[in-house]
Amino acid sequence: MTLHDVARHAGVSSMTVSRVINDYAFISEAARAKVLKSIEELGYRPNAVARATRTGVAQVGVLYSNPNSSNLSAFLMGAFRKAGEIGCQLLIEPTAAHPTPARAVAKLIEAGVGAVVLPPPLCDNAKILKLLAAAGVAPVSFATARPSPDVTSVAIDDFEGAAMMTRHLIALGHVDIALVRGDPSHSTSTRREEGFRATMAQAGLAVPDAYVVEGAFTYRSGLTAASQLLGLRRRPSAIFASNDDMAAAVSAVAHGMGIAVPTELSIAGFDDTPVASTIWPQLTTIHQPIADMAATAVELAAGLARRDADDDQPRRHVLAELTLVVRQSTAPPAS
Amino acid sequence: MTLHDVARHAGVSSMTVSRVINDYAFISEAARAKVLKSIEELGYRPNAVARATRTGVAQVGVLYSNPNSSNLSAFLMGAFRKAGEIGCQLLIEPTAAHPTPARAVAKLIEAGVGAVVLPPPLCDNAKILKLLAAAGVAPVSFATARPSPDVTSVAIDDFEGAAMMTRHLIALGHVDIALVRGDPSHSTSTRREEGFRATMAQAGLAVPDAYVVEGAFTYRSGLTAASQLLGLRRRPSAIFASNDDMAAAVSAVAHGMGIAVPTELSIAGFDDTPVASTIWPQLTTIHQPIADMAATAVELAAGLARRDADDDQPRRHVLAELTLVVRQSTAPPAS
DNA sequence: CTGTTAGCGCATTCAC
DNA sequence: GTGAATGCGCTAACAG
Repeated sequence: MTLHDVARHAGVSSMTVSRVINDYAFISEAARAKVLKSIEELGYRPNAVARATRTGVAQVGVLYSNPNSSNLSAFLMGAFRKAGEIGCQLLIEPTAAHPTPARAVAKLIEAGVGAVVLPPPLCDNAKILKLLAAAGVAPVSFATARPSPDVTSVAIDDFEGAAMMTRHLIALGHVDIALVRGDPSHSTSTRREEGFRATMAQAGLAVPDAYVVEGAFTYRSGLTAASQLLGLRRRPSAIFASNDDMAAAVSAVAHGMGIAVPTELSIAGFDDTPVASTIWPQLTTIHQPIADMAATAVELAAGLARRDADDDQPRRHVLAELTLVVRQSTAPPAS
Repeated sequence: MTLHDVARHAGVSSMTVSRVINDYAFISEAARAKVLKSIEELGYRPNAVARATRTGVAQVGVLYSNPNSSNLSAFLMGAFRKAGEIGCQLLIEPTAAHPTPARAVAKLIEAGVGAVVLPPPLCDNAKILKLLAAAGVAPVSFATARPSPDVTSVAIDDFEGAAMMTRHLIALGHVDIALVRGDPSHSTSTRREEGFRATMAQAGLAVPDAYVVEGAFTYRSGLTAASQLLGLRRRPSAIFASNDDMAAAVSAVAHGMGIAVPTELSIAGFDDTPVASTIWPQLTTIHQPIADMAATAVELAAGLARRDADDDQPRRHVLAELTLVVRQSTAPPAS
């Protein structure tokens, strides 16, 4: 099943078919329709490998900082799936393997990538962006809370996600809601906090200073935060942790103190990583379609990697859809 | 930098270079040496994409059952890395997306894969193996504890891994060691139990029936198991859980009961999944090089996918190396 | 043992 | 608008 089979079937030349496939502008509607119909009837799928021999393989680099991130597998799934589809080569580079993130970037540049996907916190790193720009390598920032207008990005609306969860908690009847913040160096942390605070304010609910505690997106930091919060004289009836790892830690501490979840304490997470459905009770959390987002990021990156020097085309900014996943860790407050 | 450049540099034809690259047997040592030298000097790297146009892309399927498995990301990393290197196409198929595993296999077969990588428990499933055989698709079993001699496999020695951990616990001075078993339908569970029991017996240590409790490799099952074990009049001083998820659950329950880890209770896991270094205290566990193993599995599978019908060549069985990773969850017993 | 010929499936180039 | 020729980098199949 090749281009030529389709061409013969449609009664045109292979070039016309090729043009239709590649969305070439100047084709008569008649020819395009015939070709499309033949493609449909024959079930033709373009051969990405063969195509790559002519166009050259678009190489796109993927940097990642946290090898244990629970999102990593979903991220890789999506990224590799898309890479396979469009026939581009992915170079995965763990920054942890290098003394500095800049060295990791340098390695990717030397390898000849045309674009790089940058998850947080790298995507907010001006130095790295500068390095990339100097080498003429296009960046695609992934999951930043504050996408720069100059940089193509795929992200979620962290503010809105936090707001959704806060609304859920409020709707359940909670009034004393505490927040465990994320790593302050990630832009997502502040956006999530803002979403939380804005929603609380809008509902006319106060947020005492003691109810907002520092965290670092790690399980361990969640342990500390939870001890602080649950040791308070006036304990919150719900704790919203800025990610699932910290929520899991809150859950463990609550267990340890003999506080029943969710009857005595509601716990909410964010991200819907595997741990959310691993622990018990399973966490109510905000789901982001990481695999799809990764696929989109790779697609955009591959596009940028191809056209060498069209610097002045508009940057694209994709916002992925969030969903509130209600599981067993949240319920109406006790009283 | 192509084959021809190398050929010219070495003063031979491109075919000779091609043959050297592909380890063709009948080449004079003189020619081979010249070519190798030129490749070295020119820094030539074969173009996997171009190669694939001639040989056809070896398609290898990967089935997986548990989308949340913490090992998944390491597995995918290794698998995709190798696939990219050797230019083969990976078709990932989650069995969960199908009513039965058999349907997932059927889909892969229809897609035209030449070989399939089968993680547990699928690799021990005779029905699936039969299906594959009927379609002439080669299986590669991944991480089975009981590799069938007829099936190419990449695995670890579960017995030895469990023995290593048990020896570590004994060396620390523990005598009352309990085991949380894994899912009885996985062959790894029984091999790990056997390794544990054999080592205990060898050290002259008794294993009371109450010290071996059922688990299912899930966090939740670990919760139940831990409650059982820690509720015992004579509490074990160390608990060896058959995987990290269950060990994490044991840790949470211990926290909940106010039992200090590791001073009052040592906890050991198996697999070295991300959760092991996420929770606190971090888990002592057995590390298996999942990414390397996955890469090997894909390589073997791609080889099998290529040669269509050489059924009678010997099956390869690769055993990966295990390492004991000592972290903070184990220590000498209290008394 | 080694070289020649002939494409793989597609896209670029330049005709028409 | 459309098509014919040409070659990407590599390797099967054949000749030597």
